Amino acid sequence: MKLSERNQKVLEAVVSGYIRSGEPVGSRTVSKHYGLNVSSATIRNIMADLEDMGLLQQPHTSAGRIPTDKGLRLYLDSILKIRELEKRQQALIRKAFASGRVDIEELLRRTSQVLSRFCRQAGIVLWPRLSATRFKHIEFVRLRAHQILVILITASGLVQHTLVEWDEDIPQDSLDKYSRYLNEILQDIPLSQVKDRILKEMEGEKALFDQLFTRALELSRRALQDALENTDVHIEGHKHLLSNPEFADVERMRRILEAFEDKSRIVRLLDRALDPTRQVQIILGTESDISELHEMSVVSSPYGRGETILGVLGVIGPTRMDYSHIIPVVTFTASLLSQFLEEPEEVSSPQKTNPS
Amino acid sequence: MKLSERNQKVLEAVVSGYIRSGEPVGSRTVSKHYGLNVSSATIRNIMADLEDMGLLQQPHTSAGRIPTDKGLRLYLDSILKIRELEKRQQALIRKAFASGRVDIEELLRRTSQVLSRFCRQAGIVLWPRLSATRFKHIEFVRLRAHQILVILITASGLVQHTLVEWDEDIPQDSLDKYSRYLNEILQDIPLSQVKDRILKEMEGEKALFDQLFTRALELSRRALQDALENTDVHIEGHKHLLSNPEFADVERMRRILEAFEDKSRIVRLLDRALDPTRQVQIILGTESDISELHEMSVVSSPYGRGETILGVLGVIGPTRMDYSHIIPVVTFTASLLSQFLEEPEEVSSPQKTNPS
DNA sequence: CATTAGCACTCCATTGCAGGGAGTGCTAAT
DNA sequence: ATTAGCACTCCCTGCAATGGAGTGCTAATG
Repeated sequence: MKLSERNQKVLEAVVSGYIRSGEPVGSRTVSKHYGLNVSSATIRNIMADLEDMGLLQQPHTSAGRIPTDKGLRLYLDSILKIRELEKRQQALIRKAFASGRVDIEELLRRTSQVLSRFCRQAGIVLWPRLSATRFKHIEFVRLRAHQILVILITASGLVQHTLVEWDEDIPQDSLDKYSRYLNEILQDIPLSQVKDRILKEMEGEKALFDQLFTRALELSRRALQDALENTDVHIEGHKHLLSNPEFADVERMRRILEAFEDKSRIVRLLDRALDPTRQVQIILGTESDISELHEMSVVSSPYGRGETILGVLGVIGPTRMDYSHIIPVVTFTASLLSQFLEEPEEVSSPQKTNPS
Repeated sequence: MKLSERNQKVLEAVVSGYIRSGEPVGSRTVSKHYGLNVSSATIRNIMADLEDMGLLQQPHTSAGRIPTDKGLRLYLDSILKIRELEKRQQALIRKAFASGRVDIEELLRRTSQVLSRFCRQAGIVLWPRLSATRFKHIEFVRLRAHQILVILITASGLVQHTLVEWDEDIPQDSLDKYSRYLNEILQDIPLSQVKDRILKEMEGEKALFDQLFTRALELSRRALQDALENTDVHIEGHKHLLSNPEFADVERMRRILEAFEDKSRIVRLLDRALDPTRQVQIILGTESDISELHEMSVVSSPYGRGETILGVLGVIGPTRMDYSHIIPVVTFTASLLSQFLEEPEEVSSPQKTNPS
């Protein structure tokens, strides 16, 4: 779709007017406030054209125009110029992160807070895919007969635990032996490869070692499977959604909250943004396959360590969002988080030893 | 406050009518549908009396009456007869819990789901106070120089972790030694006493052992402090709140969500229910000191293992709730959860070893 | 030939008003 | 003490009128 310069300007005017006010934008407003030196009649003609192209729509005859999703898409893809986030904002966000020691989970929670606060929408953080991080430590704790708590720690400091039921009652010292063994052979292996490694080990050891160790391997295999499967996602700042006029209707809001509850669908939606070639990914209402979210849109960006993408973060809000503000916030936050994950020393402010 | 039999009946009628419909209840309705064989005029007189006593109120002249918080309180305390939850409901709740293996955290999450689903309000679960559980296992993992991840596991299977900054760089094998040492001396000690125990140990060991071990103690002390301080609370099922007509006004809902964000205040509110002498505690709107929650009320009940109370669970919703249904659900859920914590074998259904 | 002024028209939101309904308080009768 | 009856109050609903915002079309213009 190719638009003349002027048509682009009109589209831009309608989009930004609509984003600002939430109301349909009329021809008069466009001609007066957006510096196109043409009369409202001309604008009307152009608008009619844009409507024919499916970029604008009228809620009813004799109302102004609002952009369709298609129009918004065009606007985002080829009209909107994304600038860097202002230094002032950058500083504020940095400040929101700086304080106290933080482990990675706290860091991620804080990230979703930052997103929701600075975008005034709901913030979303998809937790690091475990498969992308490296093995650090595993520990087995015998909670009671037949119940073993397996704790897995990744190099990034994520702690994941699973309860495993086991037919036999394994005493704690055997478990300790297992974990020592596993910590040795698995050290720093990417979690995605751990499974293979374990399988290979199982082959080899069968003959050599005591059967105990194959138990260790089986235990960890089970726990790992569990850990790799569930991806966690945090959504924060629902309250901001409420202050959007589009949610004056409670029923709509209820449906959205309901959609949020099904994390797995949200995860699948965000997975799209794992594409490393794009820095920012925007999914507009009808482009998502979650029908409850048809009036919402998601701005997201991957974060990671160096080359590897760990997860995705972003913002969800009504289609009518201030993208020109939100996109820079999201990308900046993503890069900041990535940076923290790279050199965590910067995150955790020096904490004095302070025994009381 | 002492009411005549008949006045009680009228109060009851107004309360239950209001709870059912959400609308002011008129004298006619009361005289017709609640089996008092008196005319509406008599009811009007009684209602006027009850209003003088501050138990009822009129939204405006020529409207019916609704109960005040004081009236509701009286109703709850001396009129409402709490029955046991019907067997059918009990079975449904049991069923909602039964499935798959569960560690304690999953169990608690599921509890809040159950509460919200069966009460059609927001479910709240205050996580077990660590001080009430026993030490099971501690583990130190050197994430990188100067950063040690301390993982604490309680006997109930709760996993708590904290990042500790340390001046020196302690190698992992020393850390392993520490944890073995601590796991030995602290085994099964109630967490509330661990701190004292550590301090005592520090005294004694100073002379005997290598200085390394005092480091171990200091490390664990710090981590423990952190762990004991933060009490977690889960709120689930916000969506149910939205379907109450009192939240047609979005602004109100927004304020409530905002209040939910400040977990510490919620925790303080629920702490009131830790009173072991009462099985169920109800805090009506104006009785809480959180002004945003003045139109909400909380029905809560402590749960625990045997005699010791671990935490609190309950439901939060508009003052106008169906207490006669919700109270049994809350108490039943509390007793069920307590029972699971007692004999966890019942929770975790037998899981077949199923290596694939 | 693109642009624009002008005009009739449409649709929506707001306002004011009337009528009906639900409920009350009071009074007088039982 | 209870109740029937009545006048009164207040709210909610529907309806019509009004004004405003915006459009599409047509004819005039440079």
